[in-house]
Amino acid sequence: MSNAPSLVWFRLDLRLEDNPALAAAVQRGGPVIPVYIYAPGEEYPWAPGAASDFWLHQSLCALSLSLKHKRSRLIVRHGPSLETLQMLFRETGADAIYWNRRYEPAVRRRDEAIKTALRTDGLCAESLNGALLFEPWDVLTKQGGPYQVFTPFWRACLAAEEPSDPLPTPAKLAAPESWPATEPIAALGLEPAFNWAGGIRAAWTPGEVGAANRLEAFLDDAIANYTDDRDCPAIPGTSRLSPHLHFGEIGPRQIWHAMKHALAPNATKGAEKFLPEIGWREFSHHLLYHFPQVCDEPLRAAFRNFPWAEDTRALKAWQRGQTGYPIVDAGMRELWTTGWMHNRVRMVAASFLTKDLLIPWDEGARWFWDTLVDADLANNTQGWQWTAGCGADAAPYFRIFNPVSQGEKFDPDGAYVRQWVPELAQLPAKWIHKPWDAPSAVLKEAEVALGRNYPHPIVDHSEARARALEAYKTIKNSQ
DNA sequence: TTTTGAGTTGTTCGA
DNA sequence: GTCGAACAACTCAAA
Repeated sequence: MSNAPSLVWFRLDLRLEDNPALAAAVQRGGPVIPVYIYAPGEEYPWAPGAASDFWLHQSLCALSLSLKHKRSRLIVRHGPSLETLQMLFRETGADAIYWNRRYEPAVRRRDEAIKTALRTDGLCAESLNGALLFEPWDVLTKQGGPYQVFTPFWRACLAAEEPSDPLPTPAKLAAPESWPATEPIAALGLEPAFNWAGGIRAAWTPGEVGAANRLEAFLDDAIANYTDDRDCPAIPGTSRLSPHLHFGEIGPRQIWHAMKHALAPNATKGAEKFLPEIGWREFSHHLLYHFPQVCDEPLRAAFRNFPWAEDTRALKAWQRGQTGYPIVDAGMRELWTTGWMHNRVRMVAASFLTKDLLIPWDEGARWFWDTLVDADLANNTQGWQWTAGCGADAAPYFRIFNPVSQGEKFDPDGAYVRQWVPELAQLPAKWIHKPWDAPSAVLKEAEVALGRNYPHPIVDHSEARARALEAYKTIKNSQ
């Protein structure tokens, strides 16, 4: 037991419950000083985007408030991280620091350097696992290497020792005799310069309480029908926990635990379907840890020579939801407005960019990085490479989503399109996913003038599909 | 070392 | 309208 204070360095673990770093500091016995250091440049070239910043601001406010309720505080500073921490050690007389691990390559390099430097200073510096059910180095093939296929990876996880139960929120956080200075959260400049984030604000409640409420709502309302509803973007049938998970407002152990104890009727079936989604998050982190180069280049080396197109106008049209394909445009506009897109539509929109338009997957990844509130380097990278077929899976070359049939299948009455593409709202369901085929009388009746208030399709899907198949043949030849 | 079976999420064509 | 087969070849993981 030490009476000197301990620092808890909050990063992507903005919660008090099931927070191993916080628990370790409490356990140590002395005063606890919670710290957040803003240093986005240290994550270059993947510093958080605008939507992430917006969320971070709200989440820091929420964390600060819950700490106040514990008669504690959140000490906020801006970077550089190491120098700031050393200064805090000097100011507070602390002799230990705890944080929860992150797995992004730049962050890992930084954290290792910080740990070494602080230990050289004679301090206790420990990192813990608050973000994953299974550490990337604990799940290995029989040969001792990393997995590159999801199914055997997840099987191995399920065969391993079950994740431990979540840690409780500490009952008490001992305050230091005097608090070090803090910057106001607003001084970090995370809030939008003008109010573009109203749609995000309306759609979400960042913070630990918001995360817990989302999980509860998912268990109460959606888990029982998860298997059927999760693919329909007009239905709130998915968990929508992704931004909360990214910022660590809730941890995977809490979700795992909740799924295992879900009581709603039919919850078991839904939970069985849902847990692999958490598994995909684990797998993405596993891949990013073992193959840190994937955020900037395809895992499959053959794709370095892929004949991508450069088409700024098409990229712009995609980003703005003006491709002329209603399901794609609806998704892109949902993203722009709310900072989030339904997963089914993410796949369709991503397939459209990489296959119909042949625009490089990393252009899409960059756009998502800036606009998603759940932008997460591991998940985003893995998702895009999976869609483009250049990632760690056996994506068949012929998997090219048809935006019309995907729309008709998963948004049969067009409710999703109507919500996000209001200029098509009056079209009958029969034509809403392919307005270019609608009789002119129908278009007129619905006040749709193609090329005037809604674009013609920027590419013809069947031609684009043929072109993509040709392009993907070059991969085969280059092996 | 070699072999074998399998690989999140699809589409289209033709019977 | 429905249904099953075809759509490359490759790589991974395990035996």
